Amino acid sequence: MRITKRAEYALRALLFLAQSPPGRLVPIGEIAERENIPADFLEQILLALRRADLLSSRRGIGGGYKLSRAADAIHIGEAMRALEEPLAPVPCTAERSREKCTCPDPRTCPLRAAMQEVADQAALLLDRMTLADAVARSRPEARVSFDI
Amino acid sequence: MRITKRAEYALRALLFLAQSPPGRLVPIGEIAERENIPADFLEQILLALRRADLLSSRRGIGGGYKLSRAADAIHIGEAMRALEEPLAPVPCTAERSREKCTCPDPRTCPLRAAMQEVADQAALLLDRMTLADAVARSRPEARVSFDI
DNA sequence: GGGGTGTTGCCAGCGCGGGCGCAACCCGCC
DNA sequence: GGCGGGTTGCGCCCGCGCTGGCAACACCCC
Repeated sequence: MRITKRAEYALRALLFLAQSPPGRLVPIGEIAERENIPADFLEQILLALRRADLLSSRRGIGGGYKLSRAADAIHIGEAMRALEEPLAPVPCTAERSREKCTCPDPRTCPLRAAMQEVADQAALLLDRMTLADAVARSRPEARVSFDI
Repeated sequence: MRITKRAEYALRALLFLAQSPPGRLVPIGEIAERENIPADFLEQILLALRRADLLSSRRGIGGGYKLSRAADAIHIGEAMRALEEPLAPVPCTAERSREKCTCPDPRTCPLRAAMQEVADQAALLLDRMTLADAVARSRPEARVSFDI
């Protein structure tokens, strides 16, 4: 039940940009280095995100990428859908396209029954959570920073 | 966030056996045909399940596979772990082996923070649900069978 | 202020490796 | 001897990552 590397890198990049100063343009190389992502591969991923209107970019010196919206207005689930990353563990449980299901009868498929709940919960969670939420959640030390 | 074909086929086979009369030995060919699974590939999957003591088998005429335990004593999550199918969306969120994480600092990784909850919920759900549960859940028509 | 130059994003295509599926053969049981 | 599981090995395909060339933008220099 893994997401693809492509989706993982995309989310890492989005979350990195969410942690940068809002308007700042961040070049690919910086994201790649800080997040340990192969730069050339990251390029085409960011391009896809730009085409999905999640990022905007500028070329040349001082160029780079930035979020096209505020970090609290971009949902994790939305990003994954933009990447055509399936949220469903098995094709049966896909929400929209009713993908071809290998089981003889989808209505009585026990695997579908088992996985549907997992898929629903994951989709609900990921569609509610924004980039800003994830960043905030990753910083428990903000509360205990006085202890250090 | 898909499970591998290998895991999908394994679960289909287990659930098919869970729907068969408890002690009956079911040959590979029958499972493959009914569940639309390539028979030769299914073979090595069932072998792995046998080695994990989830199935038992007998060769020769009248041979085949059966569950080594009752259907309500085998959990979906248990089967997936036996197949070395990761339950975690990203390596960071893996429970046991603390796999190598590509992020610079796992403690402050926003992706990990975002996915941890998804992983936990999925693991909880799959570790509670037995094969028997999934089969029962796939039969809402048991209630409306009188309508037909 | 116009062209040169370097920086950075934009785009197409290719090669590797592992998951997936297939085939052939061996071995135990009736 | 035949049925059916056990085992090994190979070919295909797709995710992954890389390469190379192109286009825009900023800056500099004359």
